[in-house]
Amino acid sequence: MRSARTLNNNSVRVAGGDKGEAILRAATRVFAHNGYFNSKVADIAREAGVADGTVYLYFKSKEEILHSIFDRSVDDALAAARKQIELISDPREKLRRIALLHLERLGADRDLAVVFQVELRGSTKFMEEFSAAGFAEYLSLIRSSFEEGQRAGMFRADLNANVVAKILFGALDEMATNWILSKRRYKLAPMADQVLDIFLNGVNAS
Amino acid sequence: MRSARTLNNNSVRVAGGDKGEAILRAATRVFAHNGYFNSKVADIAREAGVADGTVYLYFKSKEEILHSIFDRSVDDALAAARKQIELISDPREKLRRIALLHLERLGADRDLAVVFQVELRGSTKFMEEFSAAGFAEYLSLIRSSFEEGQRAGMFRADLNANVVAKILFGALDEMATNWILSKRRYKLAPMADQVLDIFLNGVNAS
Amino acid sequence: MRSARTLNNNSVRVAGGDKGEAILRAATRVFAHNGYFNSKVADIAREAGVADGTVYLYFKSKEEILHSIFDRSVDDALAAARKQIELISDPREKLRRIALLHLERLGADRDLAVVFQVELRGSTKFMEEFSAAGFAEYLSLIRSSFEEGQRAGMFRADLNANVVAKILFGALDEMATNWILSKRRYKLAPMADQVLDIFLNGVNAS
Amino acid sequence: MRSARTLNNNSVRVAGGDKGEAILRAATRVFAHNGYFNSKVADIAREAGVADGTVYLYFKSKEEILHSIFDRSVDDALAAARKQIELISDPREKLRRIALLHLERLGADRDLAVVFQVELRGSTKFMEEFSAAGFAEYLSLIRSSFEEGQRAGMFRADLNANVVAKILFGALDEMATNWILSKRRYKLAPMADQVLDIFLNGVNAS
DNA sequence: AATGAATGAGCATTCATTCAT
DNA sequence: TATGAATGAATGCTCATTCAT
Repeated sequence: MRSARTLNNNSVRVAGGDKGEAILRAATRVFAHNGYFNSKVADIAREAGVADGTVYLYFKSKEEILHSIFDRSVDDALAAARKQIELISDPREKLRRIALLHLERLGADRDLAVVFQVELRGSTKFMEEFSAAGFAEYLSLIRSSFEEGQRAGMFRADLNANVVAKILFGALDEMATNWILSKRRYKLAPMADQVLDIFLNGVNAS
Repeated sequence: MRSARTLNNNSVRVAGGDKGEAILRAATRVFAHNGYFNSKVADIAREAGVADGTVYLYFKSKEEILHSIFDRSVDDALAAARKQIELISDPREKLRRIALLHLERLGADRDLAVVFQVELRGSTKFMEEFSAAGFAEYLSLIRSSFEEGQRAGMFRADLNANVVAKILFGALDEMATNWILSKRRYKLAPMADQVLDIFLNGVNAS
Repeated sequence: MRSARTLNNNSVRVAGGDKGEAILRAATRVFAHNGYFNSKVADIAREAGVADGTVYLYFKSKEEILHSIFDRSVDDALAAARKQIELISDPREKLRRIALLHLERLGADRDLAVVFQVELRGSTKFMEEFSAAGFAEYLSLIRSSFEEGQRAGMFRADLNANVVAKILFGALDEMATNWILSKRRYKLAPMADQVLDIFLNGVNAS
Repeated sequence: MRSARTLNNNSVRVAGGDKGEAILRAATRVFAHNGYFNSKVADIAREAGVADGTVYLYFKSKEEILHSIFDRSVDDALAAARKQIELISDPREKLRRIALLHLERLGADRDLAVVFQVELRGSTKFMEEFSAAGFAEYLSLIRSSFEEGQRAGMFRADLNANVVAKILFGALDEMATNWILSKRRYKLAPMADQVLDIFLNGVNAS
């Protein structure tokens, strides 16, 4: 966890990671409000309270900032999810915790959620890396939990765990995207239960 | 059908619709290969075999081209879906047809699928309109079919039809995105059955 | 000559070469006054009376403009020199004409001369290409004329024609550079005679 | 000699002159390899083994470094040349020594030669100062020696000593530039004899 | 309708220089 | 003296859009 966080911060030169951290937060805000392509590096710098050039002491390019936001968040989310489920033995409960955490995290930081649900999707190039990196691990976390349940006889053995994982992820992802785009303000996290309800019912063995 | 062709005409200004059509097809190809932001209007013009300026006789801007691709496809898809289900009475079967058609259409035109699953997601602005326009109608089609099933007592009455529709859409959407990004070449349409299997099982009344 | 000029103009798209020509002239003026590195493309555009972007319709980069100035001038100079000496049989007179033409051309266009004597010398990279391209041909013209004289017994046979050519070129080049840098205004072309006087006396056979 | 070392000290502020000296040497290397405009102060600092800021404790600006390289070298060269010829009385021999020393010094340090023959030529501004400062003195040294010869009746009295000096310098300068740019590796100093041979023959009184 | 030459606003990035430590 | 993190001014180039033909 903490180590995951630290390892990931290879762009941040200072111990405290103060400036780099501030730039990342500023960028998340700016990207969320203007979109990645309409955001100027100068906007990020101003928002972070540093000079334009300073941004480049911490990140190699505007694109690297976007990647760093993703990397850091996925790493954090993975670490948090792993920590949550390591003490749980019931696969159903594991999936429930993963789903809940997923929506809780996005629901807690709307700007980050916008970047995740919208800005990060806009390039095949990134989507491919995205798919190859942390996302694969995340899907894998869901799949393993499901497979445990299959081995325990609680989930239907005839289902392809890979596909099942994508279905759950896709449903949660859609909840998040809809929440972002909705004019109405509602809590995102509670949606996890509705998704899980149908999902678990659908994959139940009996 | 006719209605589809008619809906379609609001992007294409010319009687023959030939050039406008060609530009749209060219743009789909170009966007799919280079991404929206990296595609130049000049690229589209060359691919369509017309001069740069000609593009602007058919579309107001580069962005309008993207929107037109979306509009036309959603209109087509909606029309096709409506036609398919109007003769079916079983709600379960309706949902199955919708899902199958969804993946069949995307699976039949990879370039269009890339534009839909990736390029169209990259801007909050577009996503909002997207959500407001055809997409809402599409979700509504799913929701109505589900509600019919609820009224008929075949689907659980305790479920929020709106959320259920999003879950199904999200799952299908994820199948499509994964298919796009996957290195392996497989058929997309058959995934519909696996999704439906779990979904229907999950929402079944009994 | 004219053909040399035409062949060389591969950057200029229009038949008349009007705009491209104007940009080249403007660039020569601007480079001569501010130096290559301190000249902005915008300055050149303004001086040429075109928009910034137009410059890039005719030249790939700022650097290509500098190269084009060089290429065009060397081609012109070579063609002119060849034409002048083709009807002359006396090697001494050939060398005299080459030298005179050399200083006449530079003396006739101070801006061009500044670009040639100063701006073009500032990069090893360019100097290497410079040396490899037109310049080599120019030196070769001098050398051949000298060798003719050697064969005719009028120039010392013990001299290395290559070195001799460089000596003459170097002396003329220095005249040009000094003329550029001098505060006093004097005619450059007449210097050719003083150089030739010593040079021919130095290489004379008798 | 002492005078050389003293002249040198106006660039180097420190007593030991160690760091300033190291920076100058590093800069010569860096400029020679990347060109003045492509060389970063940070490159020089790294090459010299000091921090970026330290460079500014010894030199006011990047440009001053270039100037200092020039100043130091010209001062050294002038001192060396003066010392060599002060004991010689024959004007022909004086010129021969000056020419030989000129090419020996450049031939002994290729990096310095590159800076002298290429990098220092790239700006009118510098060329003007260059012309005004040490270079004028250097030319003057040649001219005086030639005038001595004229007074002694060994050199043609009809020649303009100023022009003659430039011719000799120009010829030597061209030898040096060609040597820099040549792919073939040969000794530069021996070229002095070939130049002198023609030159002296050309200016001889008889 | 069609062309494509011309436009010019827009922006990521670099790097010489400073200054607090 | 020495450091090196921080600064911010400066600019070549791209490309969506226009418009005279």
